[in-house]
Amino acid sequence: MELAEGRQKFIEAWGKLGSEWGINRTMAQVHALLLVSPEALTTEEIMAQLSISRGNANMTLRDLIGWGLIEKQHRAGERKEYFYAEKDVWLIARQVAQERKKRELDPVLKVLNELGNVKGDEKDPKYKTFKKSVTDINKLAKNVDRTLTTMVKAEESWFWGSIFKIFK
Amino acid sequence: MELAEGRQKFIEAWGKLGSEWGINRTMAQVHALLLVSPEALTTEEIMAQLSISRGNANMTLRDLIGWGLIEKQHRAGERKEYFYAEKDVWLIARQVAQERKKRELDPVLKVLNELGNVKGDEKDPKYKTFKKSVTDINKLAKNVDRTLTTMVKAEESWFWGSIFKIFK
DNA sequence: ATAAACTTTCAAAATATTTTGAAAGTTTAA
DNA sequence: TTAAACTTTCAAAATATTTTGAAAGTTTAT
Repeated sequence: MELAEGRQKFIEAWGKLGSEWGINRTMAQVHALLLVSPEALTTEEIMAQLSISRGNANMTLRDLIGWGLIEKQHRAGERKEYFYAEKDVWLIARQVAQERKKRELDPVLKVLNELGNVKGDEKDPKYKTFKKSVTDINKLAKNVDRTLTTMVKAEESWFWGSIFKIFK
Repeated sequence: MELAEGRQKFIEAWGKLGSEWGINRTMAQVHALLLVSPEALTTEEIMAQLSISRGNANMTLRDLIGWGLIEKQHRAGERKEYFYAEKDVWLIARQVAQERKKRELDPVLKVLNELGNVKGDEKDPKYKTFKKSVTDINKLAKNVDRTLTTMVKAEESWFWGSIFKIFK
């Protein structure tokens, strides 16, 4: 397979995976494009390569910066802004884990904790089932939370090394 | 907080989390409703409790069965079908992990492996950057894959126990 | 101060996803 | 049979999300 075709396939696959996991397809594609670009790109280049509008490119790039996945670069003597993606995949994974934890898991944990205070009759099957499901999900979510927190702080080789030492 | 309010909050929170993670909001809500229901429910009851149409309920319930999260139950002398949710949260988590791995991660791993065969000039920065990103993502994805495979086979207490023994 | 170069905004349009509900299909009891 | 009870289907409608692009805004050089 040729490089150009490979790049295209990569961008498509990344976009598809993103959309299946609740991340805007275009955002994932712009990120993929920057990941395979050795040099920083301008908005114009990104628009052209992915056939997207200026507005879409601008918003998407802003979001990616908000996720901590890309950065703006300036070049001496030039007005244009260039965008460059962090290439360290473990750093990217940790960044995504951290952001999603903050935006999505933490709010749910908050609700689950509140739901621990729901009062009711211990004899009532409805109450018992509610309690059990909420408590069990809360425990699971806390374990996931704790693991993500560890991951976000960890070195890649240490993290996987530790995991596979046990999961051999 | 009262039970009725708690149930409502739980269903909403679960629906929101689902939609953020690429799972249809209604599907997550129906699942949440069944999770807090001690008894199996009929389509009619689910339609009423969540104010959704018959068609929507039917499709959603079919999907949930496809995910292995609920089952149909029949009662002697009754024509109606009842739906009951598995309540073991660890089993649910493993089931979801297994399905999403199969539907989403495995296809991407296949593409990433194919992209390992892309030919090019080792001196070309474009080629080098492409190779590095694809290779690194592939390694990460394989580690995730391996961890999920272990998780899907594991007992809950063993799994978390092992993780936290190291991540203390 | 002006204007060219560039970026941002956001209402409207396009697209994608979800939901509806009536009709068609199926099963069971009599 | 037949008809009541129940389930499934799917085209159309509703809703939600994404994208567009022209206008407004900003920055810089002169």
